[in-house]
Amino acid sequence: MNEASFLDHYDPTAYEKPSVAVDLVLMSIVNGTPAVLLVCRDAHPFQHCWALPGGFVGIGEGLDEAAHRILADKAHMGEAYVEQLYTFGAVDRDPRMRIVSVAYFALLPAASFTAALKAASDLTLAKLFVPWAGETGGMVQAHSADGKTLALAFDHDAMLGVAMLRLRGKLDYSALGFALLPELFTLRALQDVHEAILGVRLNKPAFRRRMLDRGWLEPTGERETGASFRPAELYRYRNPSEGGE
Amino acid sequence: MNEASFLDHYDPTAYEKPSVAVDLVLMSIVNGTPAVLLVCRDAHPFQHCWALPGGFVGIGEGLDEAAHRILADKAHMGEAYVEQLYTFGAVDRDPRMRIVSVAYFALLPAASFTAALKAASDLTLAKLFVPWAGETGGMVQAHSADGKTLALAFDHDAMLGVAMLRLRGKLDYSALGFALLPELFTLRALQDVHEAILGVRLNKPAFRRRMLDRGWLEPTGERETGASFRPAELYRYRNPSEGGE
DNA sequence: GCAAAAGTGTTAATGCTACACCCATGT
DNA sequence: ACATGGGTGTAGCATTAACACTTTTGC
Repeated sequence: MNEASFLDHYDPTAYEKPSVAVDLVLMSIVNGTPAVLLVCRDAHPFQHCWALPGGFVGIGEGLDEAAHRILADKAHMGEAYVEQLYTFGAVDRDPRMRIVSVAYFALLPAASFTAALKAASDLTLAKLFVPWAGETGGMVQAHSADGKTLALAFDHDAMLGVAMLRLRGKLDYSALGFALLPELFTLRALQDVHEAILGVRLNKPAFRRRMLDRGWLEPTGERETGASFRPAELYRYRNPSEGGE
Repeated sequence: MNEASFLDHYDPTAYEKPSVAVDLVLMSIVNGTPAVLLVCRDAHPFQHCWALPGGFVGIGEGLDEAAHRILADKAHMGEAYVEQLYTFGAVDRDPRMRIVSVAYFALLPAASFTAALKAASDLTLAKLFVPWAGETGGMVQAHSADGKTLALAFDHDAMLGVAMLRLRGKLDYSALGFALLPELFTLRALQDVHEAILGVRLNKPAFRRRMLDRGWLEPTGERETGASFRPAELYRYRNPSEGGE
């Protein structure tokens, strides 16, 4: 049997298949606190509950492609750092039917959220409360603006936990932190981001030197304005592998 | 519309779905070299090519469950450390049809492979050649016993690359290395495993102390036998969180 | 000039590397 | 006795944490 005749005989409908979905954990640091974008579900199940933006993967669409489509359509966001997180496939994770969901997380500067929140009324920006400090992660709680704990649909709280764990784990050996800041930023802002994610205070001189020695920061010569004290220098992230001077 | 009536109206067959599969990267360290279990495909596509053991996920079966089933049925293995790796979902990764594959990797002591290789004739144990040394991973080559490079089916070489990257990354802050050794082992054997994975020689006293200071090793008092030199003490891995004395 | 935060220097502690040495076993 | 690898002690090096200090701006 050659390959062509094999393909003729292959029957993709022989077995019942799960549906494949993508869910996005869109994170940022807002006022020194980790935050996530949630959408209010208007349909069953979990109607009127908060959930991560997500959707089904089309038959002619790659997983990363689907993640970017949902980022644009459901979350009204443009470019962002996007990375696959983990795939959730418990049989009972959706009461309707069998759905395997590939969780992605995306990191954005806080300013990117304000436009999206104005564009769609069913979105909210929930603050994250992370009770655990070290590497081994537990659950993460999403809080609304008035401090109430939000109940999330499906297993989306587990997705938040995995996202937070990944973020903490990769923060200090990857360029992940820069995705949460605007193009130009001060070293203090970068330190604030790290402190918000790790949940600990860091030593200022040590942090400065660690970051500068890494060679990822390019001083712009420009200064921050508007403060009533000495203005900090603005830096830009530069990928160390490309663009060597 | 209440939830019950919603479920009545929901039509899971409205859209064409991808198939969902699980592929396993079964790794071990054999004679100081990373090795992976491959199966010879007897069907199109990639007939007579080597591939990772894998299979479709049943409609009533969780992803982890499917991984363990394939571990038992296709690889003839029992208990093992199993961890989800990454999900591959490019549209053209399988010429037959759209298949989203969740890659898992499992770590086993070398002795577990000999029984499996005897039980099934379509299995082989390929040595891995890892050309890159640092954190940023490239491709990994699977070599047969006579040193020839094996061409792998689908995107399975990419799966091998991700597995090797994960293994290297987690080796020295997790208990992952112990899954590659039998229950009782010497510190030298543990060091050999680390050196094989990292691809570098390690300093003996430093390695000993790092491992012992971590508190994961329990000395058994027993000694290795059969060597013509001073017999090494046998240790056992003990999970630090549970089972405190 | 004063307050506040940016930015820099110096010291202390920590962890790791490297080397040297002793120990136990089979031949 | 000797060769071989297991096991331990000590000194040197590098990295990092901690503290004190100087600099620059607005009021």
